[in-house]
Amino acid sequence: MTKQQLMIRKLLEQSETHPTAEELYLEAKKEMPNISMGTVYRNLGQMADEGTIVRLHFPGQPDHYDKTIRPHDHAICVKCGSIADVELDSLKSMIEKSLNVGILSYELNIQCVCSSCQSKAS
Amino acid sequence: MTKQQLMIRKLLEQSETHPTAEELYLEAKKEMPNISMGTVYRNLGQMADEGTIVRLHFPGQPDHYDKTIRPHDHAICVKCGSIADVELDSLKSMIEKSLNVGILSYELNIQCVCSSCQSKAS
DNA sequence: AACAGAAATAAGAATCATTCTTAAAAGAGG
DNA sequence: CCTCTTTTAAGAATGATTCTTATTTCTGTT
Repeated sequence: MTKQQLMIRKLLEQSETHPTAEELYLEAKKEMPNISMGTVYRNLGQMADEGTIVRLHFPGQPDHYDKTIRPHDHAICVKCGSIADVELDSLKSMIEKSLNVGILSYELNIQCVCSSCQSKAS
Repeated sequence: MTKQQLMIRKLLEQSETHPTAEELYLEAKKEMPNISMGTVYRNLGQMADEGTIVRLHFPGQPDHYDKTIRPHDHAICVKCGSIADVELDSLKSMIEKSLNVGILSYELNIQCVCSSCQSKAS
């Protein structure tokens, strides 16, 4: 647990969104001007492998990172690109029951129009 | 609908798996030796945009393409990497009911151990 | 405090999938 | 055939991510 990792972790913790490695890098640079992209990627990857943070994959976009490790899903707005956490209780067991097979994990990404864009729509 | 596109479509149609652009390119090259990667990518992208094929995203892997456009989900084996189609009826409406919001689409990828690897396991 | 060995870093080169550019080829219509 | 449009092949360019390597930081030991 180096100070670089501590800082990256702190920045992710403070973030209200689901930042990308680059966004975290730019933030980190403000407090530690000569931190490198490689360090950010390496530490994010390591923490994701440990399971202390979560890496999210969205089509055609750089990966995003999530401080919330409790299993949950994500809804991405097709208009503004904002990503919202979504709680779908018992989805895992529902899937397992449907398939009749144990699953290790799953990733569910929902495409929708967020309420903010919905109200703006003409 | 050019002959290149027709061929790419045919190869995907014939495939029993969920090939990547590169795999399709290598196949296509056998019958049309001077087809280019760019053409394969462009046509796959175009067909995916039209909705006549489906583009699939898996973490840390090149995109895969699916001839089956009927909405369905995928289970990827963490041991061998094989990708299986999975039918989870009414998942969309279930999600919509849970969230109380209309959704445009979703992508669900399940991580599991396929039955083949399961039986091989020590 | 000084040193040796181990682990993590910064910097940037390398990689890989994908997209873009451009000049040439193929197609369509008159 | 001749022009106009579309698509292609080839490869350069891009963008996210990983890898390499020399340097720095850390840890434990004397």
